[in-house]
Amino acid sequence: MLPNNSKSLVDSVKEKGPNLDIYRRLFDSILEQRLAPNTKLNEQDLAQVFGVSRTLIRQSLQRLAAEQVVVMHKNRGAYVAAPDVVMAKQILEARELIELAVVDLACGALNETAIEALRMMVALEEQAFEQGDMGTALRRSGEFHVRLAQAAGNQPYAYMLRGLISQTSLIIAMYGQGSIQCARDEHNDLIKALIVGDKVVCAELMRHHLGHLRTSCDFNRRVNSGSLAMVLS
Amino acid sequence: MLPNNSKSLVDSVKEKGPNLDIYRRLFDSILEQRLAPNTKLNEQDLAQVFGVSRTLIRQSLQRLAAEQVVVMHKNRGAYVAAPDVVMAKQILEARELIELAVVDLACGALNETAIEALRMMVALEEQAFEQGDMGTALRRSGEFHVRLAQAAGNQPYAYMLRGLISQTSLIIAMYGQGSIQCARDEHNDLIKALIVGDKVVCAELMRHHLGHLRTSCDFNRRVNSGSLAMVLS
DNA sequence: TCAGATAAAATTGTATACAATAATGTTTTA
DNA sequence: TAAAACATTATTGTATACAATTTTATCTGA
Repeated sequence: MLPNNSKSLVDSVKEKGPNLDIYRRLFDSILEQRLAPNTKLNEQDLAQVFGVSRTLIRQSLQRLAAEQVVVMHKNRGAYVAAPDVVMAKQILEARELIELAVVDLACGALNETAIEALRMMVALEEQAFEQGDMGTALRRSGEFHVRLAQAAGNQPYAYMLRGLISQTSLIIAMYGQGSIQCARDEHNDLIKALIVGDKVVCAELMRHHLGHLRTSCDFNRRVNSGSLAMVLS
Repeated sequence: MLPNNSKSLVDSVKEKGPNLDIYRRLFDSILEQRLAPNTKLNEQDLAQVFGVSRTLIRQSLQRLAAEQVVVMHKNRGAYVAAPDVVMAKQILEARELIELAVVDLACGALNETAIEALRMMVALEEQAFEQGDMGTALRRSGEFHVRLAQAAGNQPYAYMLRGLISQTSLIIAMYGQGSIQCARDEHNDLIKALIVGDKVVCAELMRHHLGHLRTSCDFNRRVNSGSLAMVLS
């Protein structure tokens, strides 16, 4: 009834290693776009996939719902969230606010360990990209930003940004237009600028980086958060 | 073993009307400081208080945990969160960032309906204050800020701010020093300034308002998020 | 008496059973 | 045939039962 495109719900989720916890695997599946917006998340099916009872599935779904990565309709189940255009723009606006505050904190203030961790993150991102695993690359791209926020040393920033980045993945899934990952060198540029420590440059780089995200979206694309259009496309 | 000060867990929660949903009643109980930081939230007790099974209690606790209003320790249960000093300062910093962005959006952009709703909120807050119900007054004070963010028209701001304000209630409970509610006229001043529409003034008022909050806290007070000190005091 | 070990109780974690609701399919009727 | 009414199935919501773990109490031996 509601879209499930290309891959089955089962395939989309089970492909990963077995022992990560359920919430994380669902979360990653969505961030890697193996579960598209509006996909229905059937509790029984998931329970079978993960080999646990519905109890644990429901816990994960409810947590994801609290994070607005899925939406739950009373008596009708859970669906991968599908932010509409208005919401999408607000999310990107909020993300810019937080990310600029983050670079302001981090600029010239990162220790060697943090820098190395960030570089590692970029390397992992590029590795996934080169292997053609765009889903993982996208997720790691987001993780880079969260790690940066953590390194900046303000937990609420990191926490809020994590949520906004999840939403961004959904936005890209819905409105994205190809050329998104191309801007991934910008992460390395950003690291360099953060080391140098010029706040104006850092802010400008971040703004530019997020600008790429915006321009790679076509918000005119009808995406019908409602329901059935996805099956047609 | 962990603190439960003055009121019993039962009393702290059941005093309210019967049919609000469980999550909201727990949430409000914490925000109104009827449940102090570090208070253990026993599932069975709560189930009995609310007249439901542990299933629903757990759902609420897990949602509160996702919002960081309570913390859950594996196999050891749920406790009202108790942000330490470092976290407290980060939360106030984050809150300032969001709130300034909110007033920037709202400044000169509120319609008549929104303004009236905000005035109503302030009235309710003052009413609770005059009735000596400081808990409710505090909660409504927070609600004013959330409503303002909603009126400003950016949902993520409102959502994030709601979380930060919950945390603020906990911070006040732990580090607050009396004179907090005294600054409540500032809400009315802020409304006036928002109508006039001078962004510099609005920002300054907000900064000042949040500054009051900071100065009304004594972060040297040892509060030992760990555990047992509260029983001694 | 006190530390450690052991047993009992209480509490949380997970699975299952059942109830309530929604979705689907079939029959009836105009 | 089409639409309404009904029955059937599937799915979610809640309570209960049981397992795992922790906490508390009791016992033991130096």
